[in-house]
Amino acid sequence: MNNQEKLEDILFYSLERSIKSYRQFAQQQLIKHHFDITIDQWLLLKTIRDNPEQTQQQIAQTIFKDFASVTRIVELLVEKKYIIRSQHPTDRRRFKLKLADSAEKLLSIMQPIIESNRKTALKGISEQQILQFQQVLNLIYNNCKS
Amino acid sequence: MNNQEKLEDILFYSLERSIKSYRQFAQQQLIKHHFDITIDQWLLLKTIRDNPEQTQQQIAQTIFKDFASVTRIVELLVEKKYIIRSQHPTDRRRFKLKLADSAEKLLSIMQPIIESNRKTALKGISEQQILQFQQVLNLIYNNCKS
DNA sequence: GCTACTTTATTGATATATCAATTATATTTG
DNA sequence: CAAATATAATTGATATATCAATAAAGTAGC
Repeated sequence: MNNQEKLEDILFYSLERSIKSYRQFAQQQLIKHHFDITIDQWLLLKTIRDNPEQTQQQIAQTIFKDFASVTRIVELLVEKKYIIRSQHPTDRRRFKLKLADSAEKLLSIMQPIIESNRKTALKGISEQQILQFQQVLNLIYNNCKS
Repeated sequence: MNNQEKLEDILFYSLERSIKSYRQFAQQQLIKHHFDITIDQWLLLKTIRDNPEQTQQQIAQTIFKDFASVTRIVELLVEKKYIIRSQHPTDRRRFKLKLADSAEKLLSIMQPIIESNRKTALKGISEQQILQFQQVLNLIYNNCKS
């Protein structure tokens, strides 16, 4: 009668634990350097810079978030004046989202910190291990996506 | 002037993507089988069953959640009558948390679904790959934990 | 036994996740 | 063209994450 599996043996428990510790660590680094945005807000800014023509729904797909979350994160970034939101020229349902200069600058000065965070998190892990790790991640993703 | 790294190349992007697709898949399976709790609520019930003597703070550490989140999840589970909360016999700051019979039963009937979810998510991934994967997860965790 | 400190839990505020419902606009189709 | 359908975004409700402040009870040192 032992269905009392141990948490530590559960792969997805380790997965949650690792991603959470990374997120906390990375967010703390941002705070320590006095950046006034969250990791998620950073990701959204980056996505808009990479491809300013996306609809919010496309952005949501790209950064793997809900439409509603994107709406709210955009809202916050418009308030913080990192995003300029204007009417889309041809489709009145949409908005044109553009990074403000302040956001371009912010992304630039954040970049070294972001890279250093990743480096710290992956310390002692070989290229080879990382490649295999990423393969497994992709397999899991493909097994679970709807 | 190319600091426009591609999202798909970022390991932690893949990590987020995989864990989110797994969580969504697993939660959908619970809904499909008409279970009325979330994955997180399940995890908390399981932890209490494994070790009923834990304080809420210890539970939080175990399942890698914030104290405040544990308070609120416990609240919901008490409302749903899956947890019986009573005064701790010797320490009046604490509560004694006990699974209701209904929760024991729920955990039992959920177990096969949970296991099948994991199996689906890990389909086509060898034991060997999983072990190495878990090693990398632990390295990341240790690199990031404070 | 009093004071300072620590521990346990709750609460409030804000950010994000998810689902469902709604609004406005565009597109398709008969 | 009008009606049906699809798309883009928002909003509301509930769950969870995080930080800070608070309250209550326990413990240690004097």
